[in-house]
Amino acid sequence: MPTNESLHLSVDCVLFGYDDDGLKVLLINQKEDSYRDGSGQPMSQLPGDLILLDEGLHEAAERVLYELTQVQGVYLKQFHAYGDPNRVKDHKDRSWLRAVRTKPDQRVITVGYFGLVSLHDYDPQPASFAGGVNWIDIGDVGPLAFDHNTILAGAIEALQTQLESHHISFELLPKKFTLSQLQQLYETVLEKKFDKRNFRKNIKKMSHVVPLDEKQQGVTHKPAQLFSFNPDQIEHD
Amino acid sequence: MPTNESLHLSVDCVLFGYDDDGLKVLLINQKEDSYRDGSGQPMSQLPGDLILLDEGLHEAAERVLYELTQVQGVYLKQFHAYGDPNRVKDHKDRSWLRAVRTKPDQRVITVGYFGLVSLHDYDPQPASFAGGVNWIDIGDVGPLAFDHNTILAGAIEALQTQLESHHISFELLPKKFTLSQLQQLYETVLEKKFDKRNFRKNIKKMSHVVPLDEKQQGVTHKPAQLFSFNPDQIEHD
DNA sequence: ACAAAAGTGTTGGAGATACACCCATGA
DNA sequence: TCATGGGTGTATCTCCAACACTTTTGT
Repeated sequence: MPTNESLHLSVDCVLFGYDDDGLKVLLINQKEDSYRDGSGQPMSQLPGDLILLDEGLHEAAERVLYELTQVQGVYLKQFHAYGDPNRVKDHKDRSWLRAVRTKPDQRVITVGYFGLVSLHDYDPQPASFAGGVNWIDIGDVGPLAFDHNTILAGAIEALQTQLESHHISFELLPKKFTLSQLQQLYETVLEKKFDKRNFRKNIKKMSHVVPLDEKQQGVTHKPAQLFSFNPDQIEHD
Repeated sequence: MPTNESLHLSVDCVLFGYDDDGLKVLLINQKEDSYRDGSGQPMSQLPGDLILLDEGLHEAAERVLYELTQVQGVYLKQFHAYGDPNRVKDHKDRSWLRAVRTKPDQRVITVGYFGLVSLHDYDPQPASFAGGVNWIDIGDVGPLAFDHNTILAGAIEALQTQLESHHISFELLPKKFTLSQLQQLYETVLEKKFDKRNFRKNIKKMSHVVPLDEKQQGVTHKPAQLFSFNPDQIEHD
């Protein structure tokens, strides 16, 4: 009967944020100088860490995200488990692992979660022991630690699927938003253009998008009607 | 920095099979007499086991399925990880765990895979050390070990999603099948009825469903045209 | 008055749905 | 000849895509 004496399980969180400038992902840097890629750049990675023995996976994802970035109260959804036996064995990752893990050679399986926030409402802060937390434009993400580029790609796919099927956009926008902002969000995430009038027709069918008695201010053109999401009418699964 | 000294990781396989009688799932029984539910019935479970230290998750799923049921060459797809800290702590599961595991109290996280086969082409056999392997009608599944009822429910949902979006039906039917059989399969899995003529119109659009120069034989009515899937034209992801 | 984005309806085509009868076979 | 499931076409409707001009504000 097969057995395994010990392996480690972690969660990695892919937190997406959006502003008028595009879709971003939250990456962290480690403090350790030694952790750099081939060209001497500090190595970035997704916020993630080993789970504790007595916590659930979802719980772990929330805790890890909070500990590393101070972000909490975010809708997190599991999308895939990554378990290649060599996923933490790459040379570039060794020295950092040796610095922070008691058993750096241990195999680690990780479960990926993704989440959505509005860049307007959240201001992530690095944990005391972390080097830095940054929003990186999806298009500008370089080589990441471990297999985090793969995980990120999986998360983007999951995000697109979710947005199309469940219209999970509300977390990505500020509490008040215009329909143009909403449309830009869809266009950015799904990487395609929509017709303005048709897009608005579809939005009007969504009962969870409600118009406010309020208009945009201080813009140099006709001010747009503001909308918000009604969280009551959204099913999260 | 959080750490965990040891926990276990397993894979569980939800293998679906189909015949004219309906959709089935492959369950195994343990040999141990002691493993029975409250009413004295032998406890069934999904084929699953701990992963080995040097194998990938997908690889593990294929191995475990083969070792426990002799089934191999099946399309397996990961759908969810289950990590509730108490998922193997239920009283009903204790005695069996004590019998087969060196560390029965260890927390176990499991990754679920589902697969599809035609009941006509596969004949699962219990592993030497297992008690039995049975196809159970989806509607007749009783209480299973651990959280396997939850995992099964997750797998059914994943199967439905896949069938709708990727038309992954080919593995569930025999190599040669009639359009009525295909329609019954869709109706069973998706739990809704289709109009015969409209259904056939849609099938004709699928280039991977090809008519054969062959008809049904020995039936007491007009013999149906036989079709088969052209595996070349199918993308598995 | 001009620039800049907001806002608004109609039409045509494609695709989905609804529906009923004849056909080939074995008993 | 009868019972059984196999096989076929058309009319309608709904949904989606395409498309252009007027409005409101700030400068």
